[in-house]
Amino acid sequence: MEEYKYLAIVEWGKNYIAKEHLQPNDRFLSEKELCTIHGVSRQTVRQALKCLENENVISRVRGSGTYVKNVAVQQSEQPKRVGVISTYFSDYIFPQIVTGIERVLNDAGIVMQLSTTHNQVYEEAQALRTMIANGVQGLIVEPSKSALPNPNMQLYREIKEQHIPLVFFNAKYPWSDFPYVAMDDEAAGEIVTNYLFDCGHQRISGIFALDDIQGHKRYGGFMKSCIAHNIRTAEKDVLWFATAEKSYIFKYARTKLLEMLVNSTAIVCYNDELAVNLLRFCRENDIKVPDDVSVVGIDDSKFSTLCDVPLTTVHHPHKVLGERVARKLIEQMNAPEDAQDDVIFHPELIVRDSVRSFERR
Amino acid sequence: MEEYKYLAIVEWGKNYIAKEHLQPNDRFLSEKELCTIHGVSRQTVRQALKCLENENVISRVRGSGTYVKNVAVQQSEQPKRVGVISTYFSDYIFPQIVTGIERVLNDAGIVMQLSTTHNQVYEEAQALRTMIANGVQGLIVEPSKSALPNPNMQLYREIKEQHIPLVFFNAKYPWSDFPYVAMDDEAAGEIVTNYLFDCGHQRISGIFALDDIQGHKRYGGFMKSCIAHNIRTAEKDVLWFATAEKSYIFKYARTKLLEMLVNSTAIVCYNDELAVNLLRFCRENDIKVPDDVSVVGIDDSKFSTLCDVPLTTVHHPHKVLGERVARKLIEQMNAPEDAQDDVIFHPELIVRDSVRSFERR
DNA sequence: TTTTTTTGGATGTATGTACAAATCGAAAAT
DNA sequence: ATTTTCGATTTGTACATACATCCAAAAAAA
Repeated sequence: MEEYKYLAIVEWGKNYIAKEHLQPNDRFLSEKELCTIHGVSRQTVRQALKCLENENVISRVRGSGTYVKNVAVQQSEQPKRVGVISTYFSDYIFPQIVTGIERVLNDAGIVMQLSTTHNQVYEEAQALRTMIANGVQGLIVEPSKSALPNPNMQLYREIKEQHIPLVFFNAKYPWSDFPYVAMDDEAAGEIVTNYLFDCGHQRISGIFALDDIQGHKRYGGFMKSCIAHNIRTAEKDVLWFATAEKSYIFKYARTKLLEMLVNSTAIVCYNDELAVNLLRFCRENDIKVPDDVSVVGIDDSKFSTLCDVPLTTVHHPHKVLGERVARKLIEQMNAPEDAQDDVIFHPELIVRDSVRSFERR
Repeated sequence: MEEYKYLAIVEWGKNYIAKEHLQPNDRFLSEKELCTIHGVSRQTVRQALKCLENENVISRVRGSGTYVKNVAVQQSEQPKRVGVISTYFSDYIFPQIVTGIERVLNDAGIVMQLSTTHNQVYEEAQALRTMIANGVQGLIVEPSKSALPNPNMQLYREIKEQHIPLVFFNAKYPWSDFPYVAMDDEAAGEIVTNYLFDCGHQRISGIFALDDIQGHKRYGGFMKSCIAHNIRTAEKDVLWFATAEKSYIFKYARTKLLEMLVNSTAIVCYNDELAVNLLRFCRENDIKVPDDVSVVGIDDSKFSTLCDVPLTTVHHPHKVLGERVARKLIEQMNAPEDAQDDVIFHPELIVRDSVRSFERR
């Protein structure tokens, strides 16, 4: 079959190891033996052995002999790697989401490569490039600044061309056609606002993130509820902030905030993190929650139960979402052109103590 | 310099390509030319060329000649990967530690592969094996059940043999000789206990984890302080628990706990997580902290400020520790036989409201 | 019994020769 | 002008020999 003698010996050697059930570190035939078996010169045998060594089938030890290498190493390839890129992962609800992802990937024998963007598109580009160069078999990405124009479109195109499966979570870029897994953010905004109306509130303000789609959608739900209740919410009743400045708005938008707190009976917050900070702001300014003003958050983070006034909020599936994202990716890796549909979790209201009810329903 | 002729030619060839500024696909010298240049046989030249081919420096074409390969491919390799294996990463102080690690690795252009063991040695084995098979260039590991016999010794030996740099954090296995980065746990235990004595407490109990070295060391510091203050702490004043059962001890050790709370004026807790749970247990049993009993924790986790009674505890360097671990590993990757020393952070007492002072000092 | 030395056998390096197979350009034939 | 043929050159395969270096077990010495 083989044209060349040394290649014939290579094949013969592989079969020999299999046939004789040689275990790792078992001794292989010596060069001399192979010479007499095949009736060739030692040089030819050596060339064959060199090949087998390059293929990691055997290892040769000067003065000792030739030995069989670990066959397991040979057949069981490298475990798959998947890149996970999120904005943060140490705070808020992110640890739980990432834990969910890690659990599913781990069970599937997949290694997770983690990177964070701190919601910066430049870091997102960096992370994506590194992951691609690293040869990941799949990507799970939480978009950064999903509501603003994104300079990384070209990178995502490349990913598409290279047929690397990708799933977004929490948000997706409007121009991309990768599937995503998220909570129904519009519904979340609507549910909390509806609840406030149900409790008898009439003057309701909102604070939303301006640079991500979640902020826009939650605002959308808020407005939808307002319109449904015939409340014409003026521009001044909504405060927009950039997520990078989430901690500073209490300084530089102080007057507007205080005005809102006086003119409103309830505030819808973009998320629990903001809501908790707002609670502190209220305390510092002698505004009582929920007596003077009611506050609602979204996401049901851990802090929502630990703060002074347990927060009425909307449950975010956290870990379950993480698990679903990871499963979604695995589905895609197995059946690339299948399972392109999005997964949307329907939110659920969690009532705690931060909303005053006007006893009217 | 080189002992063997063919190796000398390999080196000479690399220099030649550099010196002559040969571009990719430029023609290299023929075998015959090399023979006359170096005054060796053709076989020897061929052996050298074989090496250069294996190193991806040249490519040979039968009947045509030998050509220079893309040098760019050669130098800009895949980004490095480092495996991070911790017990948990979504709770407690772990997110901050991992964030520190991630930040430093990221700045160094290194990709982080994360895996958690849930403090199970089997999962640790699994993670280590996967990481090794994956060809990581370094490992950062938080030992699981560091105080109990560990079945993964063989794996760590393999890592040593393969010269994969490894740094432990928080704890290290006593039988291993990898460096580690941690807080001085004994000092931490001593500092809180000393503080209790300073506040006038005499009957002090402790609750410690039995399966990790941190638990043993913190217990050691606790005992050291007791002995220094001439308090003979009986066995019944110490409650040991397995970390896997950290949530259940309030059920199955209920009577012993209540007894301890009655007989003592202060309790030293293994860490803040336990302390916070103890606070809840006290509240449920109408025991007032710090009026009836004082509680101290260790680690200065986020929960220590958020719970009902802000916790007196010891500061753990969290993020700084994470950063230091990562830098330590990078040092090791650059200078393998250097930087084998441990890094120990000295702890610092954080006084809050969970300790009653008997106004005696 | 323990330690040291010897020795046989294994792989590694180096050289020589011969022929095979592929490439490529120049000369020859169409 | 195009195609074919041929030959020089180059790398690939194969065999033969000699010595080097290392390992490990057997033999000898302490």
